[in-house]
Amino acid sequence: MDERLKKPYQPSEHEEHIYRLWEESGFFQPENLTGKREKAYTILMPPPNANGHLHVGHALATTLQDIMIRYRRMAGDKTLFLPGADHAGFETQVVYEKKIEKDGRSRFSMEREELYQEILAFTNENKRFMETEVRALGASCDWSREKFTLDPDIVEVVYGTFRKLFDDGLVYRGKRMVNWCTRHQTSLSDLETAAKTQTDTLYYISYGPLTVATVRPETMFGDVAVAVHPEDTRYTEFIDTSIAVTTPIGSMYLKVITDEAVDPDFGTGALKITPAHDPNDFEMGLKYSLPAVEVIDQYGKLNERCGKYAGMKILEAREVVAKDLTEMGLLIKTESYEHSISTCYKCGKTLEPRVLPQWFVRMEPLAAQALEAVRTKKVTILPEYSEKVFNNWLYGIRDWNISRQIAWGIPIPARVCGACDYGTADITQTKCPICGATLTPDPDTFDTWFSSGQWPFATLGYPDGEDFKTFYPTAVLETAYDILFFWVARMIMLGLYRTGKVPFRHVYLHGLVRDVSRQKMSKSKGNVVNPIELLTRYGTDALRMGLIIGNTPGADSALSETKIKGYKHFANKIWNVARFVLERADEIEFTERPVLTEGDAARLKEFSTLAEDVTVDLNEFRFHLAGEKLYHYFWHTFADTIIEESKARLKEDSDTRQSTLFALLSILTKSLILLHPFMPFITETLWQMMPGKLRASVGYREALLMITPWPNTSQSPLS
RNA sequence: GCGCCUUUAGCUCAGUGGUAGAGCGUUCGCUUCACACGCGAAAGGCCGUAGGUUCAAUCCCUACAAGGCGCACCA
Repeated sequence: MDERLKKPYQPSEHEEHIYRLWEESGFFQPENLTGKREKAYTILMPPPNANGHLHVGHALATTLQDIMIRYRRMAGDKTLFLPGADHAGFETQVVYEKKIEKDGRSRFSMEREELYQEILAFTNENKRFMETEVRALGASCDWSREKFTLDPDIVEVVYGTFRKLFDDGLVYRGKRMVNWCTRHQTSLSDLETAAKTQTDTLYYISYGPLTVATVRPETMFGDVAVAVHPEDTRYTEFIDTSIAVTTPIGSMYLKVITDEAVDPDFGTGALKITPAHDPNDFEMGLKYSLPAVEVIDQYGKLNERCGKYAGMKILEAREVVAKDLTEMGLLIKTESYEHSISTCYKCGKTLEPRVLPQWFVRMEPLAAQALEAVRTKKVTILPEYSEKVFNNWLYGIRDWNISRQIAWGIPIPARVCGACDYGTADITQTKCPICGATLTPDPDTFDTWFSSGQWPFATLGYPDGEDFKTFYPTAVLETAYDILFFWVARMIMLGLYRTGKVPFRHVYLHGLVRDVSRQKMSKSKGNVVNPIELLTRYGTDALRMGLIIGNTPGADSALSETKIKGYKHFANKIWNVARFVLERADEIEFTERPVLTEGDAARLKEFSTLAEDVTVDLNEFRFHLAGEKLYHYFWHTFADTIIEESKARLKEDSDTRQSTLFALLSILTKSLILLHPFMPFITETLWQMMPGKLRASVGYREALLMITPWPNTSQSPLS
């Protein structure tokens, strides 16, 4: 018996060596797998953002993905687990900006190319950490196929999709209202906003003969009309007339228009229209051909149109304007008003609606296909209720702004006209067909989700790559529920659009791992737990078990170190059971199955039932149950009952002894097999410590547990 | 405003149409020849509230309550 078995299991003494053994075996690569392997089974690792270290959520995700892959590899599929890393555009740029701010630097004083190169170096460094950490988690992924979202072949596919969308009329350049972050100096998609409820002052201001109510008096210099409800009899006499409005910087004439959208019961029923700085007003501006007069600049300051207020920040200007209006006797009254505003999801600053020429994806036709795919079960989503959430979001979705004014990202392959807002994806065009001006390259970059939304087919070498033909569509997309819209929905839409097929058949959404007190982990709270510390302390297998047992799809979990510790004890239990059996190995006389006692036959049968059960659970994504059943069986049936009872039988006659030993060895061996997807390190370590002859005597000749066949059950894996 | 989820042992969470489980914790006893990262035993739950369906509900249905989340361009 291996001397190392005599002391408690020390994960750190084995894990690195075992991972190297797997990696060097070449079996992470599907083409090296032995046997027929007709069915491809692919999981793409959601590429971690290469802007920091892995967090516990990655550990949970990687574990779930690796369990599926290891199970399918053992069950005979041609498995590909493809790793990657994400440049994570805006996210990474924000992280990097914060980092250099600490050194007293700012990205706004840097050349764009300089910034790009610095972030690239930063990202490459983080990517290396991340790769080491993914290995430490035991992920059996094919590193030879690793992809980075900025790899030239990925970018080429993304460009192709953009061009196709443009040619199909599904991408258009529009001068429309977008969410602008005055801090980050870029527009954001609707998803990248966070609604915040706050209480502001509602100002009632004299507008000539009328009174309007607004929370933004500082935008009055951009007003182009006043709108009332068409049936509001209070204002009949003013409809379609011009009214003279006095402002602190002079008079202006505004047309009084009517629109059904005006609520007569809100405020005074008269609404000032500022198309350049309010989404509703912008729509109305389009409807009635009103000009959009910009009075606030990209930094959130009032511009030269605002006379003495020019240069003031919005909030400052609001106060001063209100004060001046009061002095002029134009401020009728104020009210306290609770409403919801859009803020930047990263910095929390109030977003300024701005009218900018940007690229938009026309969502409706894409969404319709995605909805259909889910409705017809071409894609299933777990937890089931998230299909409702998915449908809810896609139904009535608005067009997607994919232009970002940041350096760190994939440049948009388009040429744009500075004079008239024309733009084209035909980069050979040099002259604006509208106004004749010279076209210039679009300085913007893509929303990072536009490119990662193409990850499944881009990584596999669409359209002609062998991998694309073999491994697409992928089997399961496993990720956190909080990126269902950002990523999953976009992948389904763009996958269907570009390839005509769904990118994956099943979506498994795990919940967020929160800290012990159920708080969301975040760097600012300082409660982020490093999974590497945990696996160093308890072993990777214990961490994996601690994360997945009791963890159901979609449900958040509180990180429990005591639970992980419990599974470290379990690992030691496995270790000692193996020791018990292997200590008795020299008493073994059989080289194949001896005649079994009735009891031992029953014990093996009981094990088969467990194997069936666990297989069904794995097929149906019930990893939390499969793991718990294995734990329970191994400890409370195998160790507590079978081994305890075997002690007496091992003192009986030779036939009984051989039968008992066979049952023990057989159950141990098969348990290692079933446990392997969950606890790959200790099971493979023991497999390697077990003499090959012993394994062979219970029917297993494979040198590596990783590719040992899964026990035959009546349950065949779902496709 | 619309929608979704959760409510089970002290804590964190599983689970099933026939009156419940795990990890940790608690109590008692054990250095028993695989394991003290252990063994044996025990305490602890009207399975959120009120109705309904059913022979039978913690599990299905309907309200309600509490907590959480997502979506939402009414100034």
